[in-house]
Amino acid sequence: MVATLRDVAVRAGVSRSAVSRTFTDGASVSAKMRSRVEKAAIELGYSPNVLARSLTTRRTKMIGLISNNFHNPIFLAVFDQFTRGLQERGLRPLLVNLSDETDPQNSVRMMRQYSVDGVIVASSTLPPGFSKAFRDQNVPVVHTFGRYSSAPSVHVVGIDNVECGRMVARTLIERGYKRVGFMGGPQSATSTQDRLKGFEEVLKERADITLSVSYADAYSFDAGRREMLRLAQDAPQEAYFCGDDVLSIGALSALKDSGLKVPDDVGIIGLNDMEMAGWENIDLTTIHQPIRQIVNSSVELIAAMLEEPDRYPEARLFPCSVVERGTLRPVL
Amino acid sequence: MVATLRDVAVRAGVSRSAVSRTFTDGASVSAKMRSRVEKAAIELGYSPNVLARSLTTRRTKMIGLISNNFHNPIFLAVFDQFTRGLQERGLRPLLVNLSDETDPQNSVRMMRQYSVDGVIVASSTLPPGFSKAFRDQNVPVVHTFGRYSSAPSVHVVGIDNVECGRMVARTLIERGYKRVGFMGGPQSATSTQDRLKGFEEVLKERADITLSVSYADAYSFDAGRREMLRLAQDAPQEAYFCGDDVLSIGALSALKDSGLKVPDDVGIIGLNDMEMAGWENIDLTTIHQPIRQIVNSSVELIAAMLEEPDRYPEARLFPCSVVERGTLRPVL
DNA sequence: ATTTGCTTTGCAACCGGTTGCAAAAGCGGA
DNA sequence: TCCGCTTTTGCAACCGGTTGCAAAGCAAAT
Repeated sequence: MVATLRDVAVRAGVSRSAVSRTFTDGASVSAKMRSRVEKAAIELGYSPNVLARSLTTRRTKMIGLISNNFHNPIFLAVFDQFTRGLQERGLRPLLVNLSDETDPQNSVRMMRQYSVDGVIVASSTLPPGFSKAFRDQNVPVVHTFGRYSSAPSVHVVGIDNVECGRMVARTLIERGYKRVGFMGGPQSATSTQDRLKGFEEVLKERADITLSVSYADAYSFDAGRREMLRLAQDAPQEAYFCGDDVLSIGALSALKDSGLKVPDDVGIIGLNDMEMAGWENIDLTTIHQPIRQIVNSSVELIAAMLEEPDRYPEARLFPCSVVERGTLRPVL
Repeated sequence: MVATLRDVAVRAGVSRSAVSRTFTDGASVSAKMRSRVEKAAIELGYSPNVLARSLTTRRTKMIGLISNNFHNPIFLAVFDQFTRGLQERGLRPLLVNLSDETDPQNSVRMMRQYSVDGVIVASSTLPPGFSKAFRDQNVPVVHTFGRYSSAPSVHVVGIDNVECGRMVARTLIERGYKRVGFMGGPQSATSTQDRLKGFEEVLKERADITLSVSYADAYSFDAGRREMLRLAQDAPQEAYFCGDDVLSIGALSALKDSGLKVPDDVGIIGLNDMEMAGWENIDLTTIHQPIRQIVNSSVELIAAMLEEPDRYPEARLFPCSVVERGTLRPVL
């Protein structure tokens, strides 16, 4: 059996409070008492039970890390960064895979049962109400990769997808493409809608440019490949803005099999700049999303909310940038 | 403030025990009492606090999920499968990223502070003593992707790396390769050592085959590419068994840049069969590791240990198989 | 109407900690 | 040595639950 506070108290011949105090920082204990207790604690291999402590302190130092995105390679980096960031602050991530269980209320209940101090929702493909459900129950929440809206009731950290769409449009224009395509991710994702919005907005100004729009049904290699095989059968556009890098790579594979050269016959630009995009045999031109900064900022924000739960909700948007590699033709 | 058991008791006009019993299955409560309590509970939006409960039941239903492998794409699938499997059984993963903090005692203490019911260590690149440290403190532990040893003191689930080495050797022999290379992962990893052992064992029987051995310093694209660039400068072997798929893809990239054709000039075989290996523009011949089965089995095993903590330690090894794609020449 | 035996209920102690409060101890100055 | 003030300590209640035990309730049997 593992040693408890009482065991230490007995062995050190002091009261239980004294032991408790030596392990709570900021509490009043004399040096003599402290060393006496610490000695006993070490001999017994004692360390305080965080969960029991949490009953009175109302702090578990656990943060719910909720996502439904266990397929996209960038999320490995996301989880890496989240766990490190949380750990550095003495917080522990309780991981929730939403893939099946989609009822927000269910998750809210679960997180409350475990008394997490806060929740990070990391996904762009969840219904907008999802993260709000936590807020409504007074659970501090940060929605990472969420959508920025003009009246956000919940903290959001991510990128400005509309602006990304514009940026891609300008990039394609610069390179003289006249017939361009949007091969988005799932149409229901807010990120898809926003990117298309910005993309169209800029292209509409140019009467000499035509735009065709289609969607892949998932953020997966296969979906991208399938959709591009279909597109390549008819007359393909000169360049495509793909929903993300994985879709782009699927598209590249399809183009190769269709006998089309990249970037000579068709140009491709992705989004995310996942590690793999830079691998020499892929060499994908794409939009860089500053994952590390986004995640770190999210961790900071949730940590800040633990101090100040009623903090006024804010949206933190990080700028993206074009990473020029080999799948678009050069600027004219 | 969220409703507690006492609030429900007061509202229903019954004792606290009665409320507790309605929420503990197997407890004796009359139908009348139950419905009365449930009514009050719903009205108050009450659900029991798992952590408080755990104080007396000594069950938190939390499982430590410990890994240092947040870089290899297969681990996204691993986490996906783990979280789903655990959730299905009502267990919650507390995620620990070992990347920095490497002292086993530290992790053991942390896991004990949070009273996890058990621990899953998922990595092949941890010192053998790591998982044992938990066992020694009576924390149920399963080491997934661990090394099978003849006297395991801890549950291990994974593959037989020695046998994988043999399998690859036979595969290369079948295809008539005479000068073969082993381009392993980090030399210190037990998986690397074991694979080499099996590989050598079979090749030694054949006097007409030569083997050259080298190691990449990490399981990464760059490390694989770097090492293969080096190898390709001298006289490269006819075929290489690479430490894993990521290294293989790095090697493929290096070979391409060195002007060597795959599989005509050099053959490559990887290990893992990660999703990407099957993508048409990679098309890597590799050894399939049955991730899903390994993970599910690990979850089953840890769940079983919760019932029976002193269960006799076992090693569960799953057979691998060659997945034939385009990076080795065909069988003679 | 009593007795018997089983089920249901409440009491009170406990799980492993924290904390407000008052008593005790320590300390410097008169 | 005594006083007054500050610091340290222990007591006891509490956090939100569970559970052994005995009393109460109930239905069937006598």
